[in-house]
Amino acid sequence: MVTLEDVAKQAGVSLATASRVLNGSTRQVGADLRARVERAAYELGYRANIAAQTLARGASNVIGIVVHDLTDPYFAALADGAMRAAAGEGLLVMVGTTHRDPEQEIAYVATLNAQRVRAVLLVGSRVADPEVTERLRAELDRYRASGGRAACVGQDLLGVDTVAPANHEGAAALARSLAGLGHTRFAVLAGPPRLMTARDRCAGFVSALAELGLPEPRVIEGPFDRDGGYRAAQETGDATCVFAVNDVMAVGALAAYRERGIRVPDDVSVAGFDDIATLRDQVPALTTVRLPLQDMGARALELALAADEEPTVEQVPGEVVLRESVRALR
Amino acid sequence: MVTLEDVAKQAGVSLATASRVLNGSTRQVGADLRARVERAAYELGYRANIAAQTLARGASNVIGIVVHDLTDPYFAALADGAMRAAAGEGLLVMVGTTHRDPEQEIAYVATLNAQRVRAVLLVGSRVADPEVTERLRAELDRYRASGGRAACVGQDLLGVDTVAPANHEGAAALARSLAGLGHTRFAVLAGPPRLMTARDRCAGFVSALAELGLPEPRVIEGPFDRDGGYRAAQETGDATCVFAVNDVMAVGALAAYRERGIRVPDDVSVAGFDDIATLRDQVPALTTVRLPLQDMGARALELALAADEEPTVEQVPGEVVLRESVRALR
DNA sequence: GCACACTGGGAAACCGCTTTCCGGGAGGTC
DNA sequence: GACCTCCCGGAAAGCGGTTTCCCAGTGTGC
Repeated sequence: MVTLEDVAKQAGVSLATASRVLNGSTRQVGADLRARVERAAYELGYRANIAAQTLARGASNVIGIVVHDLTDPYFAALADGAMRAAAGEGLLVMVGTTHRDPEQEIAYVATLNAQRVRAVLLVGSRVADPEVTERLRAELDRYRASGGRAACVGQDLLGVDTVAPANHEGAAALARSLAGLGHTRFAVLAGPPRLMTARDRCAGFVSALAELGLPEPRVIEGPFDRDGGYRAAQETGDATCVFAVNDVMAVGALAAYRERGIRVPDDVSVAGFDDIATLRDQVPALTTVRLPLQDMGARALELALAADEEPTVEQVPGEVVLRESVRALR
Repeated sequence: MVTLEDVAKQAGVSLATASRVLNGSTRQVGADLRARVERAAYELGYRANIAAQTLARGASNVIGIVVHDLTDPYFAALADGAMRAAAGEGLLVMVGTTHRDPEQEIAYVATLNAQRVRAVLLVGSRVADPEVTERLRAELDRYRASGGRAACVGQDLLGVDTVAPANHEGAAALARSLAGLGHTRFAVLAGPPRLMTARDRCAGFVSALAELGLPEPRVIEGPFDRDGGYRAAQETGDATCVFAVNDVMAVGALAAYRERGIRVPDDVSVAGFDDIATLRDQVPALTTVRLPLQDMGARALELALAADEEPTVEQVPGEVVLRESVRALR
C-alpha cells in the first residue's frame, strides 16, 4: 500500500506539504514542490486512504440511503434521484435494503451512524407501529445528536426533514376523477394496513367517496406487491372500478383479470398510484397518480444536507393521469 | 461524539479492555468488567467509529458495486442479488451508477480503491473500446495490487473473476427456437454496437441463422433502452420475427407496433432477452431468454470474496422461454 | 535601515480505534 | 514451596492522514 509518507519521501518534502498538495488545503504550496509531489504521487500510484481522511477530518463524504426494496421500481427511481443529487455534490452513496423489515431499518441507521456518514435518507413508507417508530426515532436522534443529518421520504413521523407525497390528497383526487366518470361501486386493493403509505392512500380514496355521498368501497387488504394485487383482485366482486394503492399491485390486478377473462376497462376499470416509468407500456395503459419520484429523491438529499435547524416538511402533490385502464360509465 | 475512551473512563477500565469487549477480539474479558463496559456503552450511546476501525484494522467491511443504471430492472436485479449476498456476509454496500459512461466506471474504481473497500463488483456490459478497457483494467490492477478483490458481471475482459452470461449462445438458442417455428425473415434490434452484450447477443443470433441456412436478418442499431427499441421497431420492414437484444427494448418495440396497429404475434413475432420480472405481465407475454439475474449478482460477490489466485470465469446459461409474443408460422 | 506583516515549509499533536507487549496473580505440577 | 503456565488487565505503539504551531525568508512602508 502506498501511503502519503511514501509520496512525501520520494518527493523529498514533509508529510504536511504532500498532504496540502494532494488532498486539498487552504494553504499554498510553491510550484516546484507541488510539481514534485504530484509526480511522485503519480509514479507511485498513490490513492489517499479515505478512512484515514475521514478520521482526521472528522467528516466523511458518503451518505446513506435506506430503501425497502431496490428491485421495486418505485424505490429504484427514488434512489436514483437521490444518487444523482449526491454525485452532484461529490458524495458517495451507501445503499441499504431492508426488504421491508423495520428492524433492519433501525439497524441500518445504527450502522450508518457508526460509519459517520454525512446524511441518512430513509426512503419509503413508515409503518403504523408506535413502538418501532419510537425506536427508529431514538436511533435517528442519537445519530443526529452526533452531528449527522437525516431526511425521509414518506411520512413526517420522525422529526426530520421530510418529503411527503400527498398520498391522501392524491388518492382523493383520483377518487373524484373516477367518480366523475360515473363509477359508484368501487373496490380498493388496500395493501397492508400497517404500511402508512398504503393506509393513507386508501383512506384518502375512501373519504373522498364518502364526501361525494357514494357507497363505501370494498376494501381488500394484502401485500404491497404485484402478487398482493393479483390475489386481492380475486375479491373485487361487482365493483366497476378498482383502485390499487400502487402501480405494481395494479399490474398484478390486470394480470388476474386477464386470466379470468374479465376485460379492462370494459368490464372493470383499474387505477394505480405512482406512475412507474417501467410500467407505462402496460396494456391497457394504467390510470394512476403521478409522483415525481426522481425529483423527490433528489429533494430529500438537498433537505438533509441543508443546514436548517427546524425540520422541513415538503408536501409533494400527485397528478391524476387518466389512461385507458378506466372507462366512463354512460 | 462519544468515543471508546469515554466508555472506558466511565466503566473505569482501560481503552484496551473496552475495545475487546465492544468490538470483538480473540481475547477474553472477565465477566464483571465486561458487564461494566457494556453498561457504560449503553448508557452513553456509544457507536464505534468505523473509519477509525477501518484504519486500525487495515480492512473495511464495505464492498462497492458499480452499475450502469439502477432504474433499469436488469441492474436492479443484479445489484439486489449482490446486496443480499453482501448482507449475508455482514458487509455494507456502496453503490455507484455510471449512467452508461465508461469514464465514470473508471472513476468509481479509483474512488472505491481510496475507500479501501473489500471488493469491487463491476456490473454490466463492457464496451468495445480497447483504450477505455485498458484504462479500466489498469485502475483495477492498481486496486488489486493493494489487496483489493474484484469481480465483474459481463464479459471476461478485465482479468478478474467474471460471471459471464451466455449471450452469444443464448441468442443462438433463441434463434433456433424461433426458426423452428417456421420463421425465416428476421430483424434484430441490435442496440449499440459498442456495447459488448448487445453485440454478442446480436452476433449469436445472426450466426445461428446462418448455420441454419436462413437469410441474413436486418440488423437495426440504436440505444439499449426502451426508446431505442421503440424507434428501431419502425424499421423492421417485412420481417415476421423480431429479436430485441433485451427485454426493455422489446417492450419498446411492442409499444411501437401497438401504436401502428401491427398485431403481435399475429403480424409480427417479438422476442427479448433477460426475462425481467417486472415485465412478465406485459401483453402479449414476452418470449425471451431467462437469465438468473439475482443469482448472478450473488455469485459475482462470492467469486470476488473467494481467495482464489486465478481469475475464475463462470459461464451462465440462458434458458429460452417461449411465450405469446411469438407464434408459429404454419 | 528597521520594524512588520506575510508567505510557504516542516515538526508534531491529534483523530479513535486495534493490537502487541508487558506484568501480576491464580492455578497446576513435582 | 519453587517453578511454570495460563489468564486477563493496561500501557503504548501504531494505522494514515490533517492541521496547528513555529520558524525562516521576503517583501513592504516609512
